[in-house]
Amino acid sequence: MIDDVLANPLRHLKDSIIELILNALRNRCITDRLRGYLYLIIQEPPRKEFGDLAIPLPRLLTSCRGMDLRELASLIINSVGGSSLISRAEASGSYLNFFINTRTYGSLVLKAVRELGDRYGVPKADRPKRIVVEFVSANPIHPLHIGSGRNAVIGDFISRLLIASGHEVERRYYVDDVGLQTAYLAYGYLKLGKPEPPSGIKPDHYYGMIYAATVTVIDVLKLRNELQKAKELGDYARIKELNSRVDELMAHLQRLRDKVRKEVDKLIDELSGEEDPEASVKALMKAYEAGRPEASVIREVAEKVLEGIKETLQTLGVNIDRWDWESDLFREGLVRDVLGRAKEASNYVLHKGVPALDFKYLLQDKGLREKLRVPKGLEVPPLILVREDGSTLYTTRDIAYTLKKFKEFRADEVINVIAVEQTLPQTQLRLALHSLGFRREAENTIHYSYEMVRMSGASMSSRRGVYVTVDEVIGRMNELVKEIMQLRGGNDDTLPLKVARSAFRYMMLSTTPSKVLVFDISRALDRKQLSGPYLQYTYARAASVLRKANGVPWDKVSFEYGVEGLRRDLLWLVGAFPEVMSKTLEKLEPDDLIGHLNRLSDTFNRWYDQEPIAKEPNEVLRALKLFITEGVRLSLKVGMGILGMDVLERI
RNA sequence: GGGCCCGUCGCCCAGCCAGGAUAGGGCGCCGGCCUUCUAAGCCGGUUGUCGCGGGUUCAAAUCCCGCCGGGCCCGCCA
Repeated sequence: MIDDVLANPLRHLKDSIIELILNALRNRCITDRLRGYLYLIIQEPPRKEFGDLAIPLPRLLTSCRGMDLRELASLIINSVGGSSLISRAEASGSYLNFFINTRTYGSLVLKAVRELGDRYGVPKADRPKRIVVEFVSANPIHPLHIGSGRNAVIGDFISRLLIASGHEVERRYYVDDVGLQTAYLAYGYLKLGKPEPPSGIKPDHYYGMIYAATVTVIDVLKLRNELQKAKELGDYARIKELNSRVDELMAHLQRLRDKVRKEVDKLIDELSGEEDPEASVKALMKAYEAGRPEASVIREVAEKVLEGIKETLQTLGVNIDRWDWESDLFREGLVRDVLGRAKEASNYVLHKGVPALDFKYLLQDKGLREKLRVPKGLEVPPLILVREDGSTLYTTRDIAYTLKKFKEFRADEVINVIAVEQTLPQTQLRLALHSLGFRREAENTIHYSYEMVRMSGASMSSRRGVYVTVDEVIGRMNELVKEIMQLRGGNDDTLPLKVARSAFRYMMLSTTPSKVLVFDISRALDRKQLSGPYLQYTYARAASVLRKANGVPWDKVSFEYGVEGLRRDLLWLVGAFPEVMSKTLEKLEPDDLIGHLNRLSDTFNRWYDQEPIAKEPNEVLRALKLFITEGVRLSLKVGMGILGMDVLERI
């Protein structure tokens, strides 16, 4: 067990200040609940001149009756001598500012960095849990687009963070092969005589176009039927509307035809001769769900698409531990079990004539709403379990899948990284689990929600084959990085991809997951906007300095000259790194970490430009500078590792 | 119509949950710095009625109410 003081210098510093304040106020104020509150409000001043940490005083007055600000301030200031970590405190406006004693605090950070090495800053979970993280789970009908890319990067970040902190994590990808979408693809695939992708085209890209073409051709045929009826009725307004919709679809089809001409032509030809292609697709879906062999073509083509997706994930550096096929849930009898159990549930109803679970009664229980994290004000309609034709719905299968995840991994917690638009079905999932008697599972199924990625300009549509793929973005970033590297005279072939994918990850993580990310390809490919490489560059620079200096002469490091200016800022930032990581683990959000690494890099680069490090003539000062550089290097290494960015010794 | 989220410099984004010190970065634009530890860097300059209107408070970008604008959800799709 790592000593807490060692593991987190800033936390220790905060604790000392809080202790000092509590001691100073003990006889004059109500200090019962002050500790937690102080921890909440203790903050870094906006500018370093004010001090290192500050407390807004007026907030304390409520606990100290009959005292004024000045009295309160002097009471605390007078007891500062009690801590060796604090050199002084001064009141300024409504704040009380604390200045660290760089000798004692510096030694604390030094010890931590030296002893922990590249474990520095890695938080330790209080109670290690077994956690399943389900993410990506893109349907096996097209390549990963940038929305799935965001999911992949976020899910991977969460997994890395949880694993590093000591949790047992299993990363799972849910292959959604049951349902209409894969049936459409398989139908088109069959009609085309099971074509293989031409050389040079990845299977996910190729079959993605086949999927879009199949759906679009069927939609056109449906519209043409309606058009025929409208013509018979002489409904001109309707005719006009339908014509414009057909034109729109034809434009999409034309675009697809530019890429896979023969396939599109053949699909139009084949499907026009069919009486009711949509019915055939549905029949195929039902046959697949029933496990009939003639429908195995669905799995066959889904496997091919998945190969392409796996390649993309590998490029991204995202690892998946288990691939769960939705169709296996049927084979294993899990869906049947869920349906059987549902029939016994007290909230089982027939809704519009089909089996459903009704949550009206459950939702009246405020405590339960909170426990199951039902969003405030959200109305939850009954969850329909089975279609009229007997086939199941997505959320029904998800109940079975969730139970499988808990059971197989003996999980304490299941985190589903799923876009915000699925808030309702994810809520229904938890309510359904609860209704079926799986209370522990319901309470520990977490929907990690993130906002969608939108393209600037057009909107994405996989049904029409309109999307920006992860492959395309990373590929073009890779080209851009190669160009830049050539200009700089680099010659390492493996580097550009590592830089490009890190840039992609950084881009996807630098907007808070809960905010819509508007993706602009030209902006993404602007070399000035590539901010991920900045961190990699700074790391390589620090590493290079340390290489030239043959590492840190630890025993010579001393704070006897004091630490001021940028060196002091850097010492502070290095000391704060574990606290940032600990907050990141608590919130499971990347923004604080990214912000901290940026600040650290900015400060380091400025410092690097101002004074020599390895070339510093004074031996003692040189040792101090190298130690600071090592602290920066380690923080960047650990932080970037959690973000899933490649840590490069040279760039 | 109901619910949730978002609106901060020309553009992208942080700060809001736990109200407090002249509202921070990045991009852009203008001007500088490579014989010296990696110039994907650094320095200087430029840019803001924090969507609008009320309210609470000693103090509001931050909390509350209303409005306006944008997104998402409200399916026998996923």
